[in-house]
Amino acid sequence: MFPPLRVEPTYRKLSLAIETRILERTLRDGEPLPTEAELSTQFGVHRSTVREALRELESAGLVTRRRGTKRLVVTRPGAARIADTVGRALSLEDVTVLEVWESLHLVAPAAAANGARRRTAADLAAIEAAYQRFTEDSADTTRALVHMLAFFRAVTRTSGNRVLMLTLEPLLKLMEPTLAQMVAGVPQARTRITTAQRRILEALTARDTEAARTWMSRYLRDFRRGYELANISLDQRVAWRSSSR
Amino acid sequence: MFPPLRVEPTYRKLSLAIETRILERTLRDGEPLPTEAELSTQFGVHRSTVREALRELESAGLVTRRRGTKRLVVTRPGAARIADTVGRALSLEDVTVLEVWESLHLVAPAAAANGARRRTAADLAAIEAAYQRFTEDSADTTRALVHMLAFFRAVTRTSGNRVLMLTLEPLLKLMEPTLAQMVAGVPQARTRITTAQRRILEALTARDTEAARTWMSRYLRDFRRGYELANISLDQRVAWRSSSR
DNA sequence: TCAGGCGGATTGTCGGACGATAGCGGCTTG
DNA sequence: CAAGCCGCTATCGTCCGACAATCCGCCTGA
Repeated sequence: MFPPLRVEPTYRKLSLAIETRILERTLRDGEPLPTEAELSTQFGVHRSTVREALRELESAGLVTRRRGTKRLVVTRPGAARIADTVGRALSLEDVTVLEVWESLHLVAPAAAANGARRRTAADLAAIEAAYQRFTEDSADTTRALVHMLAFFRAVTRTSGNRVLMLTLEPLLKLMEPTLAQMVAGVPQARTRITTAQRRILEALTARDTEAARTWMSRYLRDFRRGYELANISLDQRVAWRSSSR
Repeated sequence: MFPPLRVEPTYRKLSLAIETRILERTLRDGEPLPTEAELSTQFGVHRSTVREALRELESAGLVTRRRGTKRLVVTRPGAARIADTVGRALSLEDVTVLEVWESLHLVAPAAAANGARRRTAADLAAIEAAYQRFTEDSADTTRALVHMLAFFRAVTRTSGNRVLMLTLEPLLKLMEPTLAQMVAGVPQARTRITTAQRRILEALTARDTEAARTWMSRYLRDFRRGYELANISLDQRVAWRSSSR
C-alpha cells in the first residue's frame, strides 16, 4: 500500500517557494519582489501561473502593493490583516457576541495586570492620549468608538506581548458594531467609560497590578451591563463585513 | 481636495463579490462553486482573471479542493487554517517563546475555570481519553506531544467558547517544537504532566472552578520550569515551518 | 538645480489553445 | 438486478501571445 501522493499544482509550489524565502528572511520586509516576468523566467513557468501564486501571497498578506504603486513588496501580515482573517472565520462559525465578550474579558484584564508591571512612561503617555481624546471627542459615536479601541490597544501594548496584541485585535473589531450600538443607546455609558478608563490609567501609573486587573474587568463587565440596558442580545451572532482593503 | 480614489483590480472585485456571498450565506458551506468558465461568463471577465480571484479565496481558506477532486467547494476556514495564518504572522514578528507561553498561561487556566462550570459528560470523556492516551503512549516524544495538545484542546472545548479554541490553536502549534524538546530532555516531565492532567481532569469532574484554574496554571508553570531544566531559552524566537497543505 | 516631459518597463486583462483527469452515464457481466 | 468496468465529456492546469494603462526613471531645458 502506498500513501496517496499529493501533486501540488505549480502555482502552489511557486507560492510556497516564495513564502519559504520570506519566512527564512532571504526576502526581507520592505524588499520589492522580482517582476512577474522575472519570476516567470526564473521558475520557468508562464506568467499567468506566477500571477496565481502572487495572488495567494497577496491574500496571505505576505506581499502588498503600496498605494498607487506597481511593484509588490514583501510585508509582514500586520494586526489588521490577522483581524480580518480571524474575524471572518469567527463570523462564519456563528460565534456569538457573548463568546467574544468572554474572550475579551479574559484577555484584557490579564494584559492590564501584566502591563502594570512593565509599563513605561511612553506607554502611559499613549494611554493618556487615548483617554484624553475620548473625553474630549466622544459626542459622535463613531469617533468615541475609535478612541475606546485605541485605549484598549494602548493598554494591551503595555504588556509588551505581541501575541496578546494580535489576539486582541480581532476581538475588538468584532465587538465594534454592538459596542457602538451600546454607546449610542445608553446615555450614562460615556461617563462610566471615562471613569473606568481613568481608574485603569491610574492603576497602571501606580504599577498596581491588581487594581489594573480589577478595573479593566469592571470596565468590561460594564459593557455587558450596557448591552442589557440597550437591549442588545448577547446571543446574537457577531457581524462581519469584509473590509475592502 | 478629493479623497484618493482607489481602483481595485478586477480580480479583487471578483474575490470580494464571491467572499461577500459566502459571508452572507448565499453560498453555503460545502456547496460547490460554479465552474471557472461559468464564473467567467457570469461576471463577463476572462478566465485567467477568475482564476486569480479564486486563488485569493483559496488562500483565505474560503474555498478548498477536497483531495483528488476537481471542483472547488465553499468552506469555513477552520482552526488549522487560522493557526497557520496567525503562526506565520507571529513568527515573522519575531515573537519569543516567552510571549507565547505567557499568552497560553493566560488563556488556558481561564478556559479551564470556565469549563469547570459548563463541562458535560461528553467533554469529560474526551479529556479522559486524551489523558489515557498520554499515559499509555508517551514513550515516543512526537506521539506524547500529540496527546498533550489533544488534552489542551479537549479542556478548552469545555469552555464552550469557540473564540478561545481558535485563539488557542496557533499558540499550541507555536509551542510544539520547544515543548517537544522539553519533554525529550527532561526525564521527570512525563510524570509531572500526568499528575497535572489528572488533577485538572478531577477538578473539571468535580466542577471545581478554582482547582481547575490553579492546576492548569501549575501545569503551564511546570512547562516553564522544564524549559529551564532542559536549558531551552525562553527568549528564542518561535519557529515556523510553512505547512504544505 | 529643479520642473516637466518622454519612453521603456511592468502590471492588468484578454483571446485562445491543449493535455490531463475527475466525474458521469452507459454498458457489460455475474 | 446489482456491481463493476469503460469510455466521453466537462473542467481544471498551464501555456502562448497580445495590448492598453500607467508607473518609473531618465533626460532635457529653463
